[in-house]
Amino acid sequence: MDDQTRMLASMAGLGGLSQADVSDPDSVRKQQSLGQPPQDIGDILQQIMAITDESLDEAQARKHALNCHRMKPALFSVLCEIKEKTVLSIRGVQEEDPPDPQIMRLDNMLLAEGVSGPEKGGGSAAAAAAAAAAGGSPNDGSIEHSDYRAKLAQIRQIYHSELEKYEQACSEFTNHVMNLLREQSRTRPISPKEIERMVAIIHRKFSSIQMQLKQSTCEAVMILRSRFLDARRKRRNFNKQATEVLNEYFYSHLSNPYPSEEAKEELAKKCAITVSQVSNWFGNKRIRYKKNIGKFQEEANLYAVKTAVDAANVSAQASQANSPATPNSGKVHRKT
DNA sequence: ATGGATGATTGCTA
DNA sequence: TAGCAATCATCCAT
Repeated sequence: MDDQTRMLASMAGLGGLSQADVSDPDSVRKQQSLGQPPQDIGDILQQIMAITDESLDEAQARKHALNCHRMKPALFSVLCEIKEKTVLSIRGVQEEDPPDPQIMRLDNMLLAEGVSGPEKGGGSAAAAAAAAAAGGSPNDGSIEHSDYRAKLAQIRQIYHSELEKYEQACSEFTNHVMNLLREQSRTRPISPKEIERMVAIIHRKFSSIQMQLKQSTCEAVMILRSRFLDARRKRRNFNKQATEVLNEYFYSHLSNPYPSEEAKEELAKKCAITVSQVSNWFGNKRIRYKKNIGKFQEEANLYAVKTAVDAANVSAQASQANSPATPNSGKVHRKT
């Protein structure tokens, strides 16, 4: 160990090394008190310093010669040690930084939307939710559904191809830097640990690019969602059968067109829509009927006849004629 | 392209 | 909190 200390001191004394490499004041002091270093090391260092002034070919030859020198491994490790103590300890403070909460949120969202997960995972669930929220008929719903899915798949594809590109570029660049550093480590004090750190730095930089990609993908998905899931935007008329069922109920309960919660559930089930859609429908129907009874008269008569016929059929089939629901021709009575 | 129809939303009331 | 009234946003037949 004493040998090494002396060697270290001698290197510092040669003055050609960068400040970073010899900034340990302790070693400088030691050097001053230790006297003449072995000529051997002095020579080597002189040669190293001279390389910068030489032509490339000469330098290559000198590099090779230095590489084969018997003192090289020892010198190398000492220089690495110094470097480790000075520059790298400052630069590489934040080692294993904890997973960024921002990137975790993005990852979770992309997974939930089925962008980053397996092919037919969350995406279809989200689209199904969209269809359910829209409450349209199965036919209409599936049109929107497939449209949404197609757009989502497009985003997904772009995301994955970009991600792949980034990853490829990252590994290419990392390889390049690693090769470069390995090559340089033949003449410069670069420890494997330092190379490792450099790789980590590169990965961090690339992951920030990745985060940007994730962010913009999330944005695209949000826009898509708001476009497709906004109920007003994707409003679909109920299918004919559903409208018929609702109208039948409305006109056969014209004196009191306020279905109970149970009745609403029943109607919702029959029409394949939600209870709140049934409520909306009745709310709209009541107000619009009341506003212009004349306009709805024809429709009212139609459903009155329809209901009567149905009732007649039922009573004809039944052994006894129970009192059928008599169509009401009266006004809508406000429920108070 | 347009206007009426229609489902959804909002703000309010009792 | 359900329902009303007004309004919005979209659909759809013309």
